[in-house]
Amino acid sequence: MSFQNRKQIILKILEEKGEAEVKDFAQALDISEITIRRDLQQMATDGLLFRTHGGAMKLSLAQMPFTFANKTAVNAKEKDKICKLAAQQIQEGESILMDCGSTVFRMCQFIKNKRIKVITNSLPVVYELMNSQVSINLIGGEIDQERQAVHGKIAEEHIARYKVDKAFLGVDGISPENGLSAFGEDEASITLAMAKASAKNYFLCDASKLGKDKYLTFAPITLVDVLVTNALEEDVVVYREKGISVLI
Amino acid sequence: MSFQNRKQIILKILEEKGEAEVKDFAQALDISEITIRRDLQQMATDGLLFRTHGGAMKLSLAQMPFTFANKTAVNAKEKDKICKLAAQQIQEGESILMDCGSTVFRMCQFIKNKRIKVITNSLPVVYELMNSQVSINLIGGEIDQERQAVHGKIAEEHIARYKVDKAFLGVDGISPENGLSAFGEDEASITLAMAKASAKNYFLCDASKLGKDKYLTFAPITLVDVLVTNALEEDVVVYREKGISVLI
DNA sequence: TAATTATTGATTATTTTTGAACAAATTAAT
DNA sequence: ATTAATTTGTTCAAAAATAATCAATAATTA
Repeated sequence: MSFQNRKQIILKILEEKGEAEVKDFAQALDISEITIRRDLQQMATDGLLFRTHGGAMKLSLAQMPFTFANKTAVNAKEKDKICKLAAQQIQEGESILMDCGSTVFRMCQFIKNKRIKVITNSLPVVYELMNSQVSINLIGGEIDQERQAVHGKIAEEHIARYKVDKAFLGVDGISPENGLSAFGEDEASITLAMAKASAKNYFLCDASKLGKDKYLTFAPITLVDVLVTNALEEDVVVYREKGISVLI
Repeated sequence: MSFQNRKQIILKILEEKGEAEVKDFAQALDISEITIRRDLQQMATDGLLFRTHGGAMKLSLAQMPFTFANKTAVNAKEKDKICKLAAQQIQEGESILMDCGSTVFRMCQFIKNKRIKVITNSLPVVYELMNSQVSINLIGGEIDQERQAVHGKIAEEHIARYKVDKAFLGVDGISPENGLSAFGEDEASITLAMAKASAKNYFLCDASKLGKDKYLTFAPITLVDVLVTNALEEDVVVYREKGISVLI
């Protein structure tokens, strides 16, 4: 078995387990540990994995060209719950839009094995869904290096050409009175464009964003079809009263 | 059995199994291993498969997520020379197009600190130029997971909306008689679209591609404004005679 | 038909890969 | 903090694979 071949399997193991020990690799590949170490070393210098004492980790979420790491660290578990819930709403064969928020990004792990079409402006999403079952359509336009996403007028026009079943979006603030708000104009207009191109709009908001208004309010609360959150039941009744279905 | 014949069968075996050893090929074709090695070597330089120690792999399996930045790249040093030369042609403030070839990708390291605008359909290029001086415009459309690039009709339309100073392109084959050729239709049409959107077209071709015709010839040699290569002076006179300026 | 060229196969030399043994470094435990 | 255990780095030898060289065969051409 060649090195390239082992490389495949090593990456596959890491993809599944997240991390593994030298022993595990050696056993799975039926090869000596010293060889595994050499493989891991080279793959680490090639930037394919993160070498640990006694084994290796995959470095997709942790430290890659894309580092949502800092953001994702906060409330990671809570966000994952929201994302799992959201992902369950997606049927095989559907087309969905995903925006460039850190919460929405965490949906990737739950949709990898679905046969769906994802349209997105988020580079981390693209990276995460690469080599998965998902067929990806990337929105074109100017790249915002800070947000690691595509934005701008061209991007919005691109979005307008499509019509999808569901859009999964994040916002910086949401309140029953003033609707949706964001920190930047670009984010707001992309979110609006995506919402227009979708039959049903899902907004993923952890409890910290509920009832808050941020820098720029850009859309009425009626834009929301479904609110997916981890808030308490008592905090979402106001949204239910406005005709929004809420998933907790 | 002729080489052409064996080539077909080798590719078929790889298509089915993904990878195989020299022994397997030798057995399947009932021919000596040394001959198989020679076949594989030539096919590898033609870019039809990936050579491993002891056998060969399908190209798509060999290229892993966003790491054809790799050092394993064939002729990396020679390609770097070509790229350095090409990068020197770019002035501050210009807009350029870059396609998704592995040679063009290697230009990234030489343009990181220029204040220019890059339009590209290559994800590795985007990642490489992320967090650099360069302002990036990503072409939108369907993602080709194998080539790690955007392609398709939407992508071509996106390209058509722009007009840039220079385009840096790669092809799989180039000959004075038949012009430019590629392995796939998608690659060819993207290359054409880029060439149309650019005032001046630079083609980056290492010596192994000169004088070769591949699967699909898609454009006359007149599409080339500048040929950047590492070939010998005597091998490029024919191109100079056709009015193409050649950089060596 | 003879001469030339290209292709194939065999042999040998070189390189690459692998595994083992031991020293050095790192982690864990007392 | 010091010792024990584990992991890693280094060196070396064996095995496998490849490259290089040369002879033999097949194909082509004059």
